[in-house]
Amino acid sequence: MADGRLARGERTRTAVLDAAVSMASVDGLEAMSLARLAHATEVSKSGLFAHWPDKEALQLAVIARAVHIWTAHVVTPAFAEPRGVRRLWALHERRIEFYASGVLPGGCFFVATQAEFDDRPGPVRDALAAAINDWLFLIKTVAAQAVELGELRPDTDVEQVAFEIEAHGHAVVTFSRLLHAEGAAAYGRTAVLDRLRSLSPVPELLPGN
Amino acid sequence: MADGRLARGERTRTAVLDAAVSMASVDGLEAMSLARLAHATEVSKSGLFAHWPDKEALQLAVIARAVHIWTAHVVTPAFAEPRGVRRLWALHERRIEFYASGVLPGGCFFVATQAEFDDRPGPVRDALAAAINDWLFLIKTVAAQAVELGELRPDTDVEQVAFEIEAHGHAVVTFSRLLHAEGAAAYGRTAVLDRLRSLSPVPELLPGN
DNA sequence: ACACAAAAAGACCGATCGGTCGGTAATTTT
DNA sequence: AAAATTACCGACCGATCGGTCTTTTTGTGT
Repeated sequence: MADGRLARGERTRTAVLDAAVSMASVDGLEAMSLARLAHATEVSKSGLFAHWPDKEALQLAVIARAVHIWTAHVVTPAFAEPRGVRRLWALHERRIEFYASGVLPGGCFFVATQAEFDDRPGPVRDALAAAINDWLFLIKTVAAQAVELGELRPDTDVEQVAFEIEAHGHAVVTFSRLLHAEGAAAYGRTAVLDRLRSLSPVPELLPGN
Repeated sequence: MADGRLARGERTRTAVLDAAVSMASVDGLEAMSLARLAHATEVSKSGLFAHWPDKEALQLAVIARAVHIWTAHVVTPAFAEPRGVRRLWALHERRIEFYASGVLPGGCFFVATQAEFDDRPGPVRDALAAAINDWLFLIKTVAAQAVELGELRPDTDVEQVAFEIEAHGHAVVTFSRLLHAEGAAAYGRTAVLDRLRSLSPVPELLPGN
């Protein structure tokens, strides 16, 4: 299946999506205009419509691409850690490193878009909610494994833990971006690390203070 | 000089600003168009320009109005509590109640706008950052008073505490809005309450679990 | 009744928005 | 070699964007 046309189309398609994820991490998914996206990728505006029927379809594709990037940079590396509290911590740690790495010029695609769509019903909002729900489910699952392994106290409320980890991860972006609080990453690390250590019968599995 | 014309102008001015705060809590400050705002307030679009020279000036006025609403609904009631950890908790509790009260259709003006402007330099971003910094400074100040009163452990890092409280308050909005997690408010309360109780030598000052 | 000033309306402008259309060059299938 | 498919472009469309200009309405002192 070495189709030159399909290969070329696939190349520009992913190039556009990558640029769109970057652009949306700065401006949001709706504020990203097709003309600017086309100009940034050196494609004509009508060329975009050759790949996606309308803006909404492109936005959905952008979300899928953002999930892929997130998985590659955060989830997969964290799963190199053994199951349990170390993997749970790695998820948070990798996330903060991802923000600091500057892969996305806006810091985080999901932080930039979820406030934009939380009151705007439709497929785009549903896709964003599903992506974030998947992320939360992942945290809960890993936390539940840590409980099973005896690395978190048996009475741990994994829903509560997932809420707090997500809250602190999100806050790292908003603090370091809008305010120029350079200590945001440290606060976000300390908050979750202290919490997990206090919940764990084996805190020595986690990095020291 | 009790001029009825000035009174009329003042009336429409605050009416427009109130509507704008509501609209911006849903759509954001930039996505809020002047035509829609004018239509919602039954004012002509050019009537808006009679009160503010351009959109940016109106946005700045809207921010000031949003701060005023926030102060009236959250800060002032919380200051009815005595200084110390009870007042600190009241700030968080009042905030969550404000979100649940439905005063703003979008939940929170600042949550809706800060991701929109965190990468967009200019006076509007500066004003938003200043407003949120004021709020954080307030939390830190009240927390420091709690330390002085011996209601929080003397080694408490008030910067860290402010980060965590703000993170959890913010997360209550995003969780209850985008996802339809109805338990968001409970998670946000529990997270801060447990944290403050663990930091306080006199946890009986705080409500029970 | 009058002049005056503030508030508000209406018509209009250039730019940009998402989106459509007809067409072309290149590649693959038949 | 013809036919079909794919990638992509430039021109253009109606709607809406923020903003300007001129005019009308409305309330106030004399």
